[in-house]
Amino acid sequence: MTTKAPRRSDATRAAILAAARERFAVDGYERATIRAIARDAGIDPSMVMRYYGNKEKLFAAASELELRLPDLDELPADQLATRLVEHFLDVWETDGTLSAMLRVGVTNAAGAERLQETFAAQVGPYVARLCPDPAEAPTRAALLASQVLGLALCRYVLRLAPAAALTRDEIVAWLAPTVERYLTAETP
Amino acid sequence: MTTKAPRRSDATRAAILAAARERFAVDGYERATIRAIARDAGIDPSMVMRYYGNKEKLFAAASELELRLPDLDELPADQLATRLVEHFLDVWETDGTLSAMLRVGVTNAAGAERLQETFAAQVGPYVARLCPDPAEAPTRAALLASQVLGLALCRYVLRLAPAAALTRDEIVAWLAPTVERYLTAETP
DNA sequence: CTCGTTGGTCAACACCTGTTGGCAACATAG
DNA sequence: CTATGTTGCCAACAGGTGTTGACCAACGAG
Repeated sequence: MTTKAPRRSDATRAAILAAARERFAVDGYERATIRAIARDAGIDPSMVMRYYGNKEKLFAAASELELRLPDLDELPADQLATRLVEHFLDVWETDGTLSAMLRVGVTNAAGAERLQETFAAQVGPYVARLCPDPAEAPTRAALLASQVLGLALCRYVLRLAPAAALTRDEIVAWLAPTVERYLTAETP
Repeated sequence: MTTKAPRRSDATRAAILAAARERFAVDGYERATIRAIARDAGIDPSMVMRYYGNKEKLFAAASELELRLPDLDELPADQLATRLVEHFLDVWETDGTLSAMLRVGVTNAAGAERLQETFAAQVGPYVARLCPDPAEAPTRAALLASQVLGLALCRYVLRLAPAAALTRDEIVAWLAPTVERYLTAETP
């Protein structure tokens, strides 16, 4: 049995986690106070400590992220870049976790490490499978990340007006060729 | 006369500003405490308040940035993208101000606004001068920013290993075509 | 020399932070 | 029923924060 008996406090635990994700995403690590998270979850701050130990562990729990990148085998190569860009847009707009990780990663060493882990575990191997020379995979993955995270930074975090004004179709049309080149083009 | 008589305290003012830039760049807004900045500058925290009023104004003073983009007229069009990427790398590596603005912009509304101003005042008009249809300038500037800030984010702020491992030449070779396309290519 | 101005320190303020331990209400097992 | 573990709140701690005002030393003009 992997599933333990459900506890009465599971709802509270989940509420804390949801509130934490939201607060971390909006405020970043330092300004997301345990008191505010507890207030959002409708419970006492001390409960947060009891269930998650301390603030760092709470963040670790709140920043578990499944990117769920699209399956490589069911996708013609010429649509891959387009699908990838669309997928990242979906992840950013659906789940606040990535936003939280980025905000925290910028001001907090543990957050940056967390982002690095997620990236290395999920994007790295993915890129390695589809770029010509596996030895170049880290370089190509870094380029991909720089473009995708950069757009998200401008659009969702900094909310630079012209970046926020772009339509979804514009983004896909402009970024897909870049992503395709970073992943598969010959080294310049 | 635009230059006032030099005051004895000018050195202190400058020391505070330098220490503030460094601290904001390394720690972000919240964790860069006035006490730490004063300690770095070798003076009492209350001096910071006397000279800059409060923490927000200190940040405003510390985040004045001159991008000094390369002159358009003295540059063949086919080298422009390369020069631009090189120039941004120089700015990032020479001056901590951009790093500070990015770190603060991510967790602080005033910081984001500041970054937006700098961007609109210096990058916007620049892009408008060299892209085919001026009406598209904001879009193209946003794309440029997303790629350049994205790389800087991964390399200098998050320090993702593969992004930090890229050589200067690799970055220029990979990014210049992207930048050129964003600035001048036909709308996809 | 005297006196107002400037550059600087010290100690304190009110507030907010993460974190802890004690105590009451409840649920459930025996 | 009692006994025990779970869920929750309350009040407090120790430490750090931005900010303020009183006070002192050096300077420069008259």
